[in-house]
Amino acid sequence: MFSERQQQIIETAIKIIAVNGVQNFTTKNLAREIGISEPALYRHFDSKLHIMEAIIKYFKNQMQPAIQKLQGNSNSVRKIENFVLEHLNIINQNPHFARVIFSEANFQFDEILLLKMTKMMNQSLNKLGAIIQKGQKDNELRSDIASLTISRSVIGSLRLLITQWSMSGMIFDLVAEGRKLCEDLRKLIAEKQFFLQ
Amino acid sequence: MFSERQQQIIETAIKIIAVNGVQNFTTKNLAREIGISEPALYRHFDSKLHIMEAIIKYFKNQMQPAIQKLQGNSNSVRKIENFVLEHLNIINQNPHFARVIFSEANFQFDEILLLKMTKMMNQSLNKLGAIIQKGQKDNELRSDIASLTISRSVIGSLRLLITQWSMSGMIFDLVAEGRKLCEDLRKLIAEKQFFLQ
DNA sequence: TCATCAAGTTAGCAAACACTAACAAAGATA
DNA sequence: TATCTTTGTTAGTGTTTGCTAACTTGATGA
Repeated sequence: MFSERQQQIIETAIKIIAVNGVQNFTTKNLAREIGISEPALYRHFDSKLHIMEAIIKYFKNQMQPAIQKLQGNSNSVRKIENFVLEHLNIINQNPHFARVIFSEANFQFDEILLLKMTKMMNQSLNKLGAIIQKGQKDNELRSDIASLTISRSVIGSLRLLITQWSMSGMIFDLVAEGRKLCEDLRKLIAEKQFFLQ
Repeated sequence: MFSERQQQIIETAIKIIAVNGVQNFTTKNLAREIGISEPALYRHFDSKLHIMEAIIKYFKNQMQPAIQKLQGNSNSVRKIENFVLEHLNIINQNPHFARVIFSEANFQFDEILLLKMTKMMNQSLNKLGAIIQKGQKDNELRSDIASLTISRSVIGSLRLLITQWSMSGMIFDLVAEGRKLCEDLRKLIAEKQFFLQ
């Protein structure tokens, strides 16, 4: 998909955006950080915009394992749990992701780019929504609250946890804290027979 | 605090960032949108950075009513509810806020600016956290889950709802949807005697 | 009446921006 | 061996950036 050099460019771009913001993501900074000249970048990408497009594709690939946790034939509660934990796992291994992937603002300067970002976010949200509805049908999840509220609570608290971890300078153990969150979320949204699973 | 012209500059800046992203927030665009010349901006602010600082101060003032809902002598559940609803109310009246205030990325290019943003966010988070702990002590809120999980669920789902509303082009009724969210959240986090309040 | 002053204007600055032209070197292929 | 392709280089393009200098204008007040 991407050559080694292209991957290096993408990863360095993500790092720059995460640490210094989109406004400091310039071809000059990017080239210097990698250790090549500016025009060399254009041997691997047509333009700066194409690099940003590649970042989104790169995310899609990296986050795939998390979404796959929503498939399979285990129960809904377990699926949601694995979905959340895999998210945290991936972010933990790619700490720079957090400040880029959950900040649509970084891509807001270009309509098409923003559309691709929101599309990606909505896809995983819809898949989670379907699992939650099935879980409610199967009496695994509480049915006295809207499925939308459940997915908003799950994704919302997940995103907030990641944001807080990132903004704090990653001073706490994301995965450990995530496991606690998962346990509590299960208590909140699961029917009682699933509390102790 | 701010002169009329200053307010106009701040509000227009917010609008530009919300609609076209920080990257398109230039002195040229700002001046054109207002209908004055570029140098005229510098009669009211020392620099572009000072305008961004002013945006944060402006937010602080506008969001104050929401935080004040956490004070007073009603019960914790009601306080949290009013806090959430007032947030939605303010955002509903200032639709451009959503994409700026909840996107730390917009201020990431400058360390001091980012610090001020996170400080502001943490202040309201801490105040909410205190109310939640008190609510648990008073047996108004569930005590079998961590207070941090409750505040993350409340703030997380609130922020996600606002983000979704903003990204959808504000096609649904934010306040109505927020009221439903509030009801469901109360069912999730309140002890039973507070379900029907 | 006339100096003061706030708040606008036009013209233009140096630096930074994304990107290109032209050339060089090294490895693969014929 | 000779040529082509890939991937790098240096030098430089026109445009945009945030911001300044110098001038104007209309209201205020001693």
